[in-house]
Amino acid sequence: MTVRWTIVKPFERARRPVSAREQRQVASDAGLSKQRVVVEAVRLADREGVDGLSMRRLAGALGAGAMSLYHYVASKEELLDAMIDIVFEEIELPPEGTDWQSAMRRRAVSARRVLACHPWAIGLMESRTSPGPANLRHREAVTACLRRAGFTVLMATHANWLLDSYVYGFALQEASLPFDTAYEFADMAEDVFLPQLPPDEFPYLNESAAALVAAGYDPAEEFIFGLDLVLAALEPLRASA
Amino acid sequence: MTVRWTIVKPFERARRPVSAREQRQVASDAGLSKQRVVVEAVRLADREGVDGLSMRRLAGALGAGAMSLYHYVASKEELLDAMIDIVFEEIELPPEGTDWQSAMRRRAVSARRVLACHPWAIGLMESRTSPGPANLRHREAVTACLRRAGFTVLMATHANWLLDSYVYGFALQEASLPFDTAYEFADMAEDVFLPQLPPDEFPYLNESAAALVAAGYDPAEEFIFGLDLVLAALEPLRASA
DNA sequence: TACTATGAGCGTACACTGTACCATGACCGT
DNA sequence: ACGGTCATGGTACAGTGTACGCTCATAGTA
Repeated sequence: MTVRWTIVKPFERARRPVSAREQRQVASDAGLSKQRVVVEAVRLADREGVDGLSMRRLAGALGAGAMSLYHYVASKEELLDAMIDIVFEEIELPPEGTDWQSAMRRRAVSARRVLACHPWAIGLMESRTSPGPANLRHREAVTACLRRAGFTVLMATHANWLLDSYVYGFALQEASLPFDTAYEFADMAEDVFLPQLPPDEFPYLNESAAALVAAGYDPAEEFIFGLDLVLAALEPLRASA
Repeated sequence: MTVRWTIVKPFERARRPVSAREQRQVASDAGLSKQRVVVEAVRLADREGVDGLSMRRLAGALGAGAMSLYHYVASKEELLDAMIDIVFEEIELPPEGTDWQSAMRRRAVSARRVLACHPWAIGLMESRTSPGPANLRHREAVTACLRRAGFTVLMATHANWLLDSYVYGFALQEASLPFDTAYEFADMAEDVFLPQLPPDEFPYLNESAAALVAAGYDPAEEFIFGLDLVLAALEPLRASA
Protein backbone atom coordinates (compact mmCIF):
# COMPACT_ATOMS: atom_id res chain seq x y z
CA MET A 1 0.00 0.00 0.00
CA THR A 2 1.88 3.06 -1.15
CA VAL A 3 0.21 5.89 0.68
CA ARG A 4 1.73 9.25 0.02
CA TRP A 5 0.92 12.02 2.40
CA THR A 6 -0.03 15.50 1.46
CA ILE A 7 2.41 18.18 2.46
CA VAL A 8 0.29 20.99 3.79
CA LYS A 9 1.26 24.40 2.60
CA PRO A 10 2.16 26.46 5.70
CA PHE A 11 0.25 29.62 4.87
CA GLU A 12 -2.91 27.64 4.47
CA ARG A 13 -2.59 26.26 7.92
CA ALA A 14 -1.81 29.73 9.22
CA ARG A 15 -5.06 31.22 8.00
CA ARG A 16 -7.50 28.93 9.72
CA PRO A 17 -7.52 25.52 11.33
CA VAL A 18 -7.82 22.92 8.60
CA SER A 19 -8.51 19.31 9.40
CA ALA A 20 -6.36 16.66 7.81
CA ARG A 21 -9.42 15.48 5.95
CA GLU A 22 -10.00 18.84 4.33
CA GLN A 23 -6.40 18.98 3.22
CA ARG A 24 -6.94 15.73 1.42
CA GLN A 25 -9.91 17.14 -0.43
CA VAL A 26 -7.64 19.77 -1.92
CA ALA A 27 -4.78 17.45 -2.74
CA SER A 28 -5.08 16.44 -6.36
CA ASP A 29 -2.50 13.80 -7.00
CA ALA A 30 -1.56 12.35 -3.65
CA GLY A 31 -3.47 10.39 -1.03
CA LEU A 32 -7.17 9.74 -1.20
CA SER A 33 -10.01 12.25 -1.29
CA LYS A 34 -13.67 12.17 -2.16
CA GLN A 35 -12.79 13.83 -5.48
CA ARG A 36 -10.25 11.19 -6.36
CA VAL A 37 -12.49 8.33 -5.28
CA VAL A 38 -15.48 9.53 -7.28
CA VAL A 39 -13.47 10.48 -10.35
CA GLU A 40 -11.82 7.08 -10.41
CA ALA A 41 -15.23 5.45 -9.96
CA VAL A 42 -16.48 7.29 -13.04
CA ARG A 43 -13.45 6.17 -15.01
CA LEU A 44 -13.98 2.59 -13.92
CA ALA A 45 -17.68 2.67 -14.81
CA ASP A 46 -16.84 4.14 -18.23
CA ARG A 47 -14.37 1.34 -18.84
CA GLU A 48 -16.19 -1.66 -17.41
CA GLY A 49 -19.80 -0.66 -17.06
CA VAL A 50 -21.61 0.04 -13.83
CA ASP A 51 -21.84 -3.67 -13.04
CA GLY A 52 -18.09 -3.91 -13.07
CA LEU A 53 -17.81 -1.20 -10.44
CA SER A 54 -17.30 -2.78 -7.04
CA MET A 55 -15.83 -1.18 -3.96
CA ARG A 56 -12.98 -3.66 -3.99
CA ARG A 57 -12.06 -3.05 -7.61
CA LEU A 58 -12.37 0.68 -7.18
CA ALA A 59 -10.09 0.49 -4.15
CA GLY A 60 -7.67 -1.61 -6.18
CA ALA A 61 -7.59 1.00 -8.93
CA LEU A 62 -6.75 3.60 -6.30
CA GLY A 63 -4.07 1.45 -4.70
CA ALA A 64 -6.01 1.30 -1.44
CA GLY A 65 -7.93 -1.15 0.70
CA ALA A 66 -11.65 -1.57 0.16
CA MET A 67 -12.70 -0.21 3.52
CA SER A 68 -10.67 2.97 3.13
CA LEU A 69 -13.18 4.28 0.64
CA TYR A 70 -15.80 4.47 3.36
CA HIS A 71 -13.96 7.39 4.94
CA TYR A 72 -14.87 9.53 1.94
CA VAL A 73 -18.19 8.02 0.95
CA ALA A 74 -20.86 6.88 3.38
CA SER A 75 -22.08 4.04 1.18
CA LYS A 76 -22.05 2.87 -2.39
CA GLU A 77 -25.36 4.67 -2.90
CA GLU A 78 -23.71 7.96 -1.99
CA LEU A 79 -20.86 7.15 -4.33
CA LEU A 80 -23.32 6.65 -7.20
CA ASP A 81 -25.03 9.94 -6.36
CA ALA A 82 -21.68 11.72 -6.46
CA MET A 83 -20.80 10.06 -9.76
CA ILE A 84 -23.99 11.36 -11.35
CA ASP A 85 -23.25 14.82 -10.11
CA ILE A 86 -19.80 14.70 -11.71
CA VAL A 87 -21.52 13.87 -14.98
CA PHE A 88 -23.77 16.91 -14.61
CA GLU A 89 -20.70 19.03 -13.95
CA GLU A 90 -19.36 18.05 -17.35
CA ILE A 91 -22.41 19.36 -19.20
CA GLU A 92 -21.97 22.85 -20.63
CA LEU A 93 -24.21 25.52 -19.17
CA PRO A 94 -26.30 27.49 -21.69
CA PRO A 95 -24.01 30.35 -22.74
CA GLU A 96 -25.18 33.89 -22.09
CA GLY A 97 -25.20 36.55 -24.74
CA THR A 98 -26.95 34.67 -27.50
CA ASP A 99 -30.57 34.03 -28.37
CA TRP A 100 -32.23 31.44 -26.19
CA GLN A 101 -32.52 28.83 -28.94
CA SER A 102 -28.79 28.83 -29.65
CA ALA A 103 -28.03 28.67 -25.94
CA MET A 104 -30.39 25.76 -25.34
CA ARG A 105 -29.21 23.95 -28.43
CA ARG A 106 -25.64 24.21 -27.24
CA ARG A 107 -26.33 22.84 -23.80
CA ALA A 108 -28.55 20.07 -25.19
CA VAL A 109 -25.87 18.98 -27.63
CA SER A 110 -23.34 19.02 -24.80
CA ALA A 111 -25.65 17.00 -22.57
CA ARG A 112 -26.13 14.37 -25.22
CA ARG A 113 -22.39 14.09 -25.81
CA VAL A 114 -21.66 13.75 -22.11
CA LEU A 115 -24.39 11.16 -21.56
CA ALA A 116 -23.13 9.20 -24.55
CA CYS A 117 -19.68 9.16 -22.93
CA HIS A 118 -21.11 7.85 -19.65
CA PRO A 119 -23.98 5.57 -20.69
CA TRP A 120 -24.32 4.13 -17.19
CA ALA A 121 -25.43 7.53 -15.90
CA ILE A 122 -28.80 7.32 -17.63
CA GLY A 123 -29.62 4.00 -16.06
CA LEU A 124 -28.64 5.28 -12.65
CA MET A 125 -30.84 8.39 -12.68
CA GLU A 126 -34.05 6.46 -12.24
CA SER A 127 -33.14 5.29 -8.78
CA ARG A 128 -31.65 8.45 -7.27
CA THR A 129 -34.17 11.03 -6.14
CA SER A 130 -32.29 14.00 -4.71
CA PRO A 131 -30.36 16.19 -7.16
CA GLY A 132 -26.73 17.01 -6.40
CA PRO A 133 -25.23 20.53 -6.36
CA ALA A 134 -24.01 20.44 -9.97
CA ASN A 135 -27.45 19.28 -11.06
CA LEU A 136 -29.05 22.19 -9.21
CA ARG A 137 -26.59 24.71 -10.65
CA HIS A 138 -27.36 23.38 -14.11
CA ARG A 139 -31.12 23.65 -13.63
CA GLU A 140 -30.73 27.16 -12.28
CA ALA A 141 -28.75 28.25 -15.34
CA VAL A 142 -31.24 26.72 -17.74
CA THR A 143 -34.21 28.26 -15.97
CA ALA A 144 -32.43 31.63 -15.91
CA CYS A 145 -31.85 31.43 -19.66
CA LEU A 146 -35.49 30.67 -20.37
CA ARG A 147 -36.88 33.27 -18.01
CA ARG A 148 -34.62 35.98 -19.42
CA ALA A 149 -35.78 35.00 -22.91
CA GLY A 150 -39.31 35.94 -21.91
CA PHE A 151 -40.86 32.68 -20.79
CA THR A 152 -43.19 32.91 -17.82
CA VAL A 153 -42.50 30.66 -14.86
CA LEU A 154 -45.09 28.16 -16.04
CA MET A 155 -43.93 28.16 -19.66
CA ALA A 156 -40.30 27.85 -18.58
CA THR A 157 -41.33 24.80 -16.57
CA HIS A 158 -43.03 23.30 -19.59
CA ALA A 159 -39.99 24.03 -21.75
CA ASN A 160 -37.69 22.51 -19.16
CA TRP A 161 -39.66 19.30 -18.95
CA LEU A 162 -39.93 18.99 -22.69
CA LEU A 163 -36.27 19.69 -23.43
CA ASP A 164 -34.94 17.50 -20.66
CA SER A 165 -37.29 14.68 -21.56
CA TYR A 166 -36.08 14.81 -25.14
CA VAL A 167 -32.40 14.87 -24.21
CA TYR A 168 -32.62 12.11 -21.60
CA GLY A 169 -34.92 9.95 -23.67
CA PHE A 170 -32.72 10.30 -26.71
CA ALA A 171 -29.65 9.40 -24.69
CA LEU A 172 -31.48 6.43 -23.24
CA GLN A 173 -32.42 5.09 -26.65
CA GLU A 174 -28.99 5.79 -28.01
CA ALA A 175 -27.36 3.90 -25.15
CA SER A 176 -29.33 0.79 -26.04
CA LEU A 177 -28.34 0.89 -29.71
CA PRO A 178 -25.48 -1.28 -30.91
CA PHE A 179 -24.28 1.21 -33.55
CA ASP A 180 -23.06 4.79 -33.72
CA THR A 181 -22.07 5.77 -37.20
CA ALA A 182 -23.90 5.55 -40.52
CA TYR A 183 -21.51 2.85 -41.61
CA GLU A 184 -22.11 0.71 -38.54
CA PHE A 185 -25.84 1.21 -38.90
CA ALA A 186 -25.84 0.02 -42.50
CA ASP A 187 -23.72 -2.95 -41.55
CA MET A 188 -25.88 -4.03 -38.64
CA ALA A 189 -29.15 -3.34 -40.41
CA GLU A 190 -28.26 -5.63 -43.29
CA ASP A 191 -26.61 -8.39 -41.30
CA VAL A 192 -28.65 -8.38 -38.10
CA PHE A 193 -31.88 -6.39 -38.20
CA LEU A 194 -33.29 -7.24 -41.62
CA PRO A 195 -32.97 -11.02 -41.14
CA GLN A 196 -34.96 -10.60 -37.91
CA LEU A 197 -37.67 -8.57 -39.62
CA PRO A 198 -39.47 -10.88 -42.04
CA PRO A 199 -41.60 -8.74 -44.35
CA ASP A 200 -44.76 -10.72 -43.69
CA GLU A 201 -44.60 -10.14 -39.94
CA PHE A 202 -42.97 -6.71 -39.84
CA PRO A 203 -43.66 -5.13 -43.24
CA TYR A 204 -43.18 -1.55 -42.11
CA LEU A 205 -40.05 -2.10 -40.02
CA ASN A 206 -38.58 -4.14 -42.82
CA GLU A 207 -39.34 -1.40 -45.33
CA SER A 208 -37.87 1.24 -43.03
CA ALA A 209 -34.65 -0.62 -42.37
CA ALA A 210 -34.11 -1.29 -46.05
CA ALA A 211 -34.97 2.26 -47.13
CA LEU A 212 -32.80 3.87 -44.47
CA VAL A 213 -29.79 1.78 -45.44
CA ALA A 214 -30.35 2.62 -49.10
CA ALA A 215 -30.56 6.32 -48.27
CA GLY A 216 -27.37 6.23 -46.21
CA TYR A 217 -29.16 7.14 -42.99
CA ASP A 218 -26.87 8.66 -40.37
CA PRO A 219 -28.12 8.31 -36.78
CA ALA A 220 -25.74 11.06 -35.64
CA GLU A 221 -27.92 13.68 -37.33
CA GLU A 222 -31.09 12.45 -35.70
CA PHE A 223 -30.60 14.33 -32.44
CA ILE A 224 -30.38 17.81 -33.96
CA PHE A 225 -33.46 17.26 -36.09
CA GLY A 226 -35.76 16.57 -33.16
CA LEU A 227 -34.06 19.18 -31.01
CA ASP A 228 -34.63 21.96 -33.54
CA LEU A 229 -38.22 20.84 -33.99
CA VAL A 230 -38.77 21.12 -30.25
CA LEU A 231 -37.04 24.48 -29.98
CA ALA A 232 -39.15 25.87 -32.83
CA ALA A 233 -42.30 24.54 -31.20
CA LEU A 234 -41.39 26.27 -27.95
CA GLU A 235 -40.77 29.66 -29.54
CA PRO A 236 -44.46 30.74 -29.62
CA LEU A 237 -44.79 30.05 -25.89
CA ARG A 238 -42.48 32.94 -25.22
CA ALA A 239 -44.05 36.22 -24.17
CA SER A 240 -41.65 38.07 -26.48
CA ALA A 241 -41.06 40.75 -23.85
CA MET B 1 -41.65 -28.03 -1.73
CA THR B 2 -45.21 -28.26 -2.94
CA VAL B 3 -44.85 -28.93 -6.61
CA ARG B 4 -48.10 -29.54 -8.39
CA TRP B 5 -47.94 -31.24 -11.72
CA THR B 6 -49.84 -30.27 -14.77
CA ILE B 7 -52.45 -32.72 -15.93
CA VAL B 8 -52.03 -32.86 -19.68
CA LYS B 9 -55.25 -32.76 -21.62
CA PRO B 10 -55.45 -35.99 -23.65
CA PHE B 11 -56.53 -34.47 -26.96
CA GLU B 12 -53.56 -32.19 -26.91
CA ARG B 13 -51.24 -35.11 -26.63
CA ALA B 14 -53.08 -36.91 -29.40
CA ARG B 15 -52.55 -34.19 -31.93
CA ARG B 16 -48.79 -33.93 -31.86
CA PRO B 17 -45.92 -34.90 -29.65
CA VAL B 18 -45.62 -32.26 -26.96
CA SER B 19 -42.66 -32.16 -24.64
CA ALA B 20 -43.28 -31.83 -20.95
CA ARG B 21 -41.56 -28.46 -21.08
CA GLU B 22 -44.01 -27.10 -23.61
CA GLN B 23 -46.92 -28.27 -21.53
CA ARG B 24 -45.58 -26.27 -18.65
CA GLN B 25 -45.44 -23.13 -20.76
CA VAL B 26 -49.17 -23.42 -21.30
CA ALA B 27 -50.04 -24.30 -17.74
CA SER B 28 -51.16 -21.14 -16.02
CA ASP B 29 -51.51 -21.92 -12.36
CA ALA B 30 -49.51 -25.09 -11.69
CA GLY B 31 -45.82 -25.88 -11.86
CA LEU B 32 -43.23 -23.50 -13.17
CA SER B 33 -42.95 -21.96 -16.60
CA LYS B 34 -41.06 -19.10 -18.15
CA GLN B 35 -44.29 -17.08 -18.09
CA ARG B 36 -44.80 -17.64 -14.40
CA VAL B 37 -41.17 -16.97 -13.53
CA VAL B 38 -41.02 -13.72 -15.47
CA VAL B 39 -44.41 -12.47 -14.32
CA GLU B 40 -43.52 -13.12 -10.71
CA ALA B 41 -40.19 -11.36 -11.26
CA VAL B 42 -42.05 -8.29 -12.50
CA ARG B 43 -44.31 -8.37 -9.47
CA LEU B 44 -41.35 -8.68 -7.15
CA ALA B 45 -39.53 -5.79 -8.85
CA ASP B 46 -42.66 -3.64 -8.62
CA ARG B 47 -42.92 -4.38 -4.92
CA GLU B 48 -39.29 -4.24 -3.82
CA GLY B 49 -37.41 -2.50 -6.60
CA VAL B 50 -35.01 -4.11 -9.00
CA ASP B 51 -32.29 -4.31 -6.34
CA GLY B 52 -34.56 -6.47 -4.23
CA LEU B 53 -34.95 -8.96 -7.04
CA SER B 54 -32.61 -11.88 -6.51
CA MET B 55 -32.88 -15.34 -7.93
CA ARG B 56 -33.24 -16.80 -4.46
CA ARG B 57 -36.01 -14.43 -3.44
CA LEU B 58 -37.78 -14.90 -6.74
CA ALA B 59 -37.57 -18.65 -6.28
CA GLY B 60 -38.92 -18.24 -2.77
CA ALA B 61 -41.90 -16.26 -4.05
CA LEU B 62 -42.59 -19.10 -6.48
CA GLY B 63 -42.21 -21.79 -3.84
CA ALA B 64 -39.24 -23.29 -5.62
CA GLY B 65 -35.50 -23.66 -5.25
CA ALA B 66 -33.19 -21.05 -6.68
CA MET B 67 -31.60 -23.28 -9.29
CA SER B 68 -34.94 -24.41 -10.68
CA LEU B 69 -35.39 -21.03 -12.33
CA TYR B 70 -32.48 -21.76 -14.62
CA HIS B 71 -34.57 -24.34 -16.42
CA TYR B 72 -36.70 -21.53 -17.81
CA VAL B 73 -34.23 -18.66 -18.00
CA ALA B 74 -30.64 -19.00 -19.16
CA SER B 75 -29.36 -16.28 -16.85
CA LYS B 76 -30.50 -13.32 -14.85
CA GLU B 77 -29.71 -11.11 -17.83
CA GLU B 78 -32.19 -13.07 -19.92
CA LEU B 79 -34.72 -12.77 -17.13
CA LEU B 80 -34.35 -8.98 -17.14
CA ASP B 81 -34.74 -8.92 -20.93
CA ALA B 82 -37.94 -10.93 -20.64
CA MET B 83 -39.24 -8.63 -17.88
CA ILE B 84 -38.76 -5.59 -20.11
CA ASP B 85 -40.62 -7.30 -22.90
CA ILE B 86 -43.54 -7.98 -20.58
CA VAL B 87 -43.66 -4.28 -19.85
CA PHE B 88 -43.79 -3.50 -23.56
CA GLU B 89 -46.62 -5.97 -23.91
CA GLU B 90 -48.65 -3.91 -21.46
CA ILE B 91 -48.41 -0.76 -23.54
CA GLU B 92 -51.44 -0.12 -25.74
CA LEU B 93 -50.82 -0.21 -29.47
CA PRO B 94 -51.90 2.89 -31.41
CA PRO B 95 -55.54 2.21 -32.28
CA GLU B 96 -56.51 2.08 -35.92
CA GLY B 97 -59.39 4.05 -37.35
CA THR B 98 -58.58 7.47 -35.92
CA ASP B 99 -56.32 10.31 -36.99
CA TRP B 100 -52.66 9.68 -36.36
CA GLN B 101 -52.39 12.30 -33.60
CA SER B 102 -55.11 10.71 -31.49
CA ALA B 103 -53.62 7.28 -32.04
CA MET B 104 -50.13 8.37 -31.05
CA ARG B 105 -51.42 10.33 -28.08
CA ARG B 106 -53.22 7.28 -26.83
CA ARG B 107 -50.27 4.97 -27.05
CA ALA B 108 -47.94 7.62 -25.53
CA VAL B 109 -50.27 8.12 -22.58
CA SER B 110 -50.47 4.37 -22.14
CA ALA B 111 -46.69 4.04 -22.31
CA ARG B 112 -46.22 6.68 -19.65
CA ARG B 113 -48.73 5.01 -17.38
CA VAL B 114 -47.13 1.60 -17.77
CA LEU B 115 -43.61 2.93 -17.22
CA ALA B 116 -44.81 4.76 -14.13
CA CYS B 117 -46.16 1.46 -12.81
CA HIS B 118 -42.83 -0.29 -13.41
CA PRO B 119 -40.23 2.42 -12.71
CA TRP B 120 -37.38 -0.11 -12.70
CA ALA B 121 -37.99 -0.78 -16.40
CA ILE B 122 -36.61 2.59 -17.47
CA GLY B 123 -33.35 2.06 -15.63
CA LEU B 124 -32.97 -1.37 -17.17
CA MET B 125 -33.39 -0.30 -20.78
CA GLU B 126 -30.01 1.37 -20.98
CA SER B 127 -28.15 -1.89 -20.58
CA ARG B 128 -30.15 -4.21 -22.81
CA THR B 129 -29.46 -3.90 -26.50
CA SER B 130 -31.64 -6.38 -28.35
CA PRO B 131 -35.40 -5.67 -28.44
CA GLY B 132 -37.79 -8.46 -27.49
CA PRO B 133 -40.75 -9.62 -29.59
CA ALA B 134 -43.32 -7.39 -27.87
CA ASN B 135 -41.02 -4.43 -28.37
CA LEU B 136 -40.74 -5.22 -32.08
CA ARG B 137 -44.50 -5.68 -32.46
CA HIS B 138 -44.99 -2.31 -30.78
CA ARG B 139 -42.51 -0.54 -33.05
CA GLU B 140 -44.11 -2.14 -36.09
CA ALA B 141 -47.56 -0.89 -35.09
CA VAL B 142 -46.30 2.63 -34.42
CA THR B 143 -44.40 2.79 -37.70
CA ALA B 144 -47.44 1.46 -39.54
CA CYS B 145 -49.60 4.18 -38.01
CA LEU B 146 -47.20 6.91 -39.04
CA ARG B 147 -46.61 5.61 -42.56
CA ARG B 148 -50.34 5.24 -43.19
CA ALA B 149 -50.81 8.81 -42.01
CA GLY B 150 -48.59 9.97 -44.84
CA PHE B 151 -45.14 10.21 -43.29
CA THR B 152 -42.28 9.13 -45.51
CA VAL B 153 -39.91 6.48 -44.17
CA LEU B 154 -37.42 9.13 -43.14
CA MET B 155 -40.00 11.40 -41.52
CA ALA B 156 -41.57 8.46 -39.71
CA THR B 157 -38.14 7.64 -38.34
CA HIS B 158 -37.73 11.20 -37.12
CA ALA B 159 -41.19 11.13 -35.55
CA ASN B 160 -40.46 7.82 -33.88
CA TRP B 161 -37.24 9.03 -32.33
CA LEU B 162 -38.80 12.26 -31.15
CA LEU B 163 -41.91 10.70 -29.65
CA ASP B 164 -40.08 7.83 -27.98
CA SER B 165 -37.42 10.15 -26.64
CA TYR B 166 -40.08 12.33 -25.10
CA VAL B 167 -41.98 9.45 -23.54
CA TYR B 168 -38.93 7.66 -22.15
CA GLY B 169 -37.27 10.84 -21.00
CA PHE B 170 -40.42 12.01 -19.28
CA ALA B 171 -40.84 8.66 -17.56
CA LEU B 172 -37.20 8.76 -16.49
CA GLN B 173 -37.57 12.18 -14.92
CA GLU B 174 -40.85 11.25 -13.35
CA ALA B 175 -39.34 8.12 -11.81
CA SER B 176 -36.75 10.22 -10.02
CA LEU B 177 -39.30 12.61 -8.56
CA PRO B 178 -40.49 12.10 -5.01
CA PHE B 179 -44.03 13.35 -5.65
CA ASP B 180 -46.96 12.49 -7.90
CA THR B 181 -49.93 14.69 -7.19
CA ALA B 182 -50.32 18.45 -7.01
CA TYR B 183 -50.84 18.17 -3.28
CA GLU B 184 -47.67 16.19 -2.73
CA PHE B 185 -45.75 18.59 -4.92
CA ALA B 186 -46.89 21.61 -2.93
CA ASP B 187 -46.05 19.83 0.28
CA MET B 188 -42.57 18.81 -0.74
CA ALA B 189 -41.78 22.09 -2.45
CA GLU B 190 -42.50 24.11 0.67
CA ASP B 191 -40.96 21.73 3.19
CA VAL B 192 -38.03 20.30 1.23
CA PHE B 193 -37.15 22.11 -1.99
CA LEU B 194 -37.51 25.77 -1.06
CA PRO B 195 -35.27 25.49 2.03
CA GLN B 196 -32.60 23.98 -0.22
CA LEU B 197 -32.91 26.79 -2.76
CA PRO B 198 -31.65 29.99 -1.10
CA PRO B 199 -32.71 32.94 -3.26
CA ASP B 200 -29.21 34.37 -3.47
CA GLU B 201 -27.74 31.19 -4.93
CA PHE B 202 -30.72 29.90 -6.90
CA PRO B 203 -32.92 32.93 -7.57
CA TYR B 204 -34.72 31.47 -10.57
CA LEU B 205 -35.32 28.01 -9.13
CA ASN B 206 -36.51 29.57 -5.93
CA GLU B 207 -38.89 31.84 -7.80
CA SER B 208 -40.18 28.93 -9.87
CA ALA B 209 -40.82 26.67 -6.92
CA ALA B 210 -42.67 29.39 -5.05
CA ALA B 211 -44.71 30.49 -8.05
CA LEU B 212 -45.67 26.95 -9.03
CA VAL B 213 -46.87 26.16 -5.53
CA ALA B 214 -48.88 29.38 -5.44
CA ALA B 215 -50.47 28.55 -8.80
CA GLY B 216 -51.40 25.04 -7.68
CA TYR B 217 -49.13 23.42 -10.27
CA ASP B 218 -50.14 19.84 -11.08
CA PRO B 219 -47.33 17.67 -12.44
CA ALA B 220 -49.85 15.18 -13.80
CA GLU B 221 -50.83 17.60 -16.55
CA GLU B 222 -47.27 18.21 -17.65
CA PHE B 223 -47.02 15.14 -19.85
CA ILE B 224 -49.92 15.98 -22.12
CA PHE B 225 -48.73 19.53 -22.63
CA GLY B 226 -45.37 18.53 -24.07
CA LEU B 227 -46.88 15.62 -25.96
CA ASP B 228 -49.40 17.78 -27.77
CA LEU B 229 -46.70 20.31 -28.57
CA VAL B 230 -44.61 17.57 -30.14
CA LEU B 231 -47.52 16.11 -32.06
CA ALA B 232 -48.42 19.52 -33.46
CA ALA B 233 -44.82 20.12 -34.44
CA LEU B 234 -44.75 16.81 -36.31
CA GLU B 235 -47.91 17.48 -38.31
CA PRO B 236 -46.23 19.62 -41.01
CA LEU B 237 -43.71 16.82 -41.70
CA ARG B 238 -46.52 14.73 -43.08
CA ALA B 239 -46.87 14.53 -46.85
CA SER B 240 -50.64 14.90 -46.47
CA ALA B 241 -51.22 12.23 -49.12
C1' DT C 1 -45.25 -55.00 -15.90
C1' DA C 2 -40.27 -54.00 -16.12
C1' DC C 3 -36.60 -51.04 -18.10
C1' DT C 4 -34.68 -47.06 -19.81
C1' DA C 5 -34.23 -42.23 -21.23
C1' DT C 6 -35.56 -37.76 -20.31
C1' DG C 7 -35.69 -33.73 -17.93
C1' DA C 8 -37.64 -30.91 -13.93
C1' DG C 9 -36.22 -29.67 -9.51
C1' DC C 10 -32.79 -28.36 -6.32
C1' DG C 11 -28.64 -29.01 -2.65
C1' DT C 12 -24.06 -27.77 -2.51
C1' DA C 13 -20.18 -25.01 -3.50
C1' DC C 14 -17.45 -21.09 -5.25
C1' DA C 15 -16.17 -16.64 -6.29
C1' DC C 16 -17.81 -12.38 -5.48
C1' DT C 17 -20.57 -8.41 -3.36
C1' DG C 18 -21.48 -4.35 0.32
C1' DT C 19 -20.18 -3.16 4.68
C1' DA C 20 -19.97 -3.53 10.20
C1' DC C 21 -16.46 -3.93 13.45
C1' DC C 22 -12.03 -3.42 15.22
C1' DA C 23 -6.91 -3.04 15.36
C1' DT C 24 -2.99 -0.42 13.74
C1' DG C 25 -0.10 3.21 13.53
C1' DA C 26 1.05 7.94 11.84
C1' DC C 27 0.36 12.58 12.91
C1' DC C 28 -0.74 16.63 15.84
C1' DG C 29 -0.96 19.79 19.90
C1' DT C 30 0.41 19.96 24.38
C1' DA D 1 7.27 12.42 25.80
C1' DC D 2 2.51 11.58 25.64
C1' DG D 3 -2.32 11.22 24.66
C1' DG D 4 -5.86 12.09 21.29
C1' DT D 5 -7.38 12.01 16.61
C1' DC D 6 -8.18 9.88 12.53
C1' DA D 7 -6.91 7.67 7.98
C1' DT D 8 -6.14 2.96 6.78
C1' DG D 9 -7.38 -1.71 5.97
C1' DG D 10 -7.81 -6.83 7.76
C1' DT D 11 -11.32 -9.88 8.98
C1' DA D 12 -15.86 -11.50 8.98
C1' DC D 13 -20.71 -12.05 7.67
C1' DA D 14 -24.78 -12.22 5.12
C1' DG D 15 -26.19 -12.33 0.62
C1' DT D 16 -25.36 -12.58 -4.66
C1' DG D 17 -25.27 -15.27 -9.51
C1' DT D 18 -24.58 -19.64 -11.12
C1' DA D 19 -21.71 -24.22 -12.37
C1' DC D 20 -22.05 -28.91 -11.22
C1' DG D 21 -24.23 -32.97 -10.40
C1' DC D 22 -27.71 -35.61 -7.81
C1' DT D 23 -32.62 -37.32 -7.17
C1' DC D 24 -36.75 -39.02 -8.86
C1' DA D 25 -41.27 -38.67 -11.40
C1' DT D 26 -42.71 -39.40 -15.83
C1' DA D 27 -43.24 -41.19 -20.85
C1' DG D 28 -42.17 -44.43 -24.06
C1' DT D 29 -40.89 -49.06 -25.26
C1' DA D 30 -40.86 -53.94 -24.97
